[in-house]
Amino acid sequence: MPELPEVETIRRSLLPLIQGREIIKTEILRPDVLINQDQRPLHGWKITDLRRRGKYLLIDLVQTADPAVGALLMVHLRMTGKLLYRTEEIEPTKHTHLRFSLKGKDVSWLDFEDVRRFGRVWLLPAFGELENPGLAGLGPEPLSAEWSPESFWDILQRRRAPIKAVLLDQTVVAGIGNIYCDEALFRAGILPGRPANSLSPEDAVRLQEAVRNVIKEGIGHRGTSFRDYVDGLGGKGYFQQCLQVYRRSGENCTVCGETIIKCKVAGRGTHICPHCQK
DNA sequence: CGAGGTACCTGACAGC
DNA sequence: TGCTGTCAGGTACCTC
Repeated sequence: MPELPEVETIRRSLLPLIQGREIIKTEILRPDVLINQDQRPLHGWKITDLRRRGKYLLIDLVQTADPAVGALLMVHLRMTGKLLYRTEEIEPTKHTHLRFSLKGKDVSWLDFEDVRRFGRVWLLPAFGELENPGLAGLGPEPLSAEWSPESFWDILQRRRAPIKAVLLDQTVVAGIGNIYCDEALFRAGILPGRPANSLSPEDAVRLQEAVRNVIKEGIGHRGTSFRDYVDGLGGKGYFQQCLQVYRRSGENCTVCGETIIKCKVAGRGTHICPHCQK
């Protein structure tokens, strides 16, 4: 389940391999995953950069024939999506939905695969992120100064929903998913079901710090791999070794020894230590 | 506007 | 063995 650390790891693994390469061919094996809002062909583009915003990957393009003309290829992997770089052309599987051929000394391929087909790819005009509602509505990056204690506190005071629902709301802060949400709430010692506006200013500061730390550590460990997630070269992450509550129900809390329990909050599977979290 | 529910998908797994 | 039901969770969309 790619969240911010997983998407960032994919970005870092792919950038040096695809930057400067030209897309010479695009095979659309499953048209419904591609939203070609730009209506331009998907070849004759040179990749100038690979950026990330929240859980979105942003591939910046310029026309090979006219570098003054740009476009944006935007990817959201949702649950089970993968973006895989290959130096050998393998037979597409039933989960291979898009294949980009990249010109180079030898041709390489960038495959978009997604078992559950929740993931989407958009071709937008240059700087189209400003026009796309999903992207334009994103909250600040959790590791940026823009996500200030003051702005976070303002939002918390206005929301009665469970704090977990607020952390998962991408318009509040971008990139947090179920795994890092449960881990951050554990580290901050806060029960996920508590109304957001019941948090004290100290709770809010601790939670913000915990979010930043789990995100940073997640990136440092190249993401969390349970079953689906791999980086752009098929490599697994290893943050799953560091998880303290997520998928650990029935096991002992690493801090107090209490049994970790699983419940449902905001419609999501939620893992808590009933002793450490208040 | 906020909050809560559901649809979208497929595969893994539990239980009978 | 094979069937059925449930769960996994990111986001869009709907209703209240």
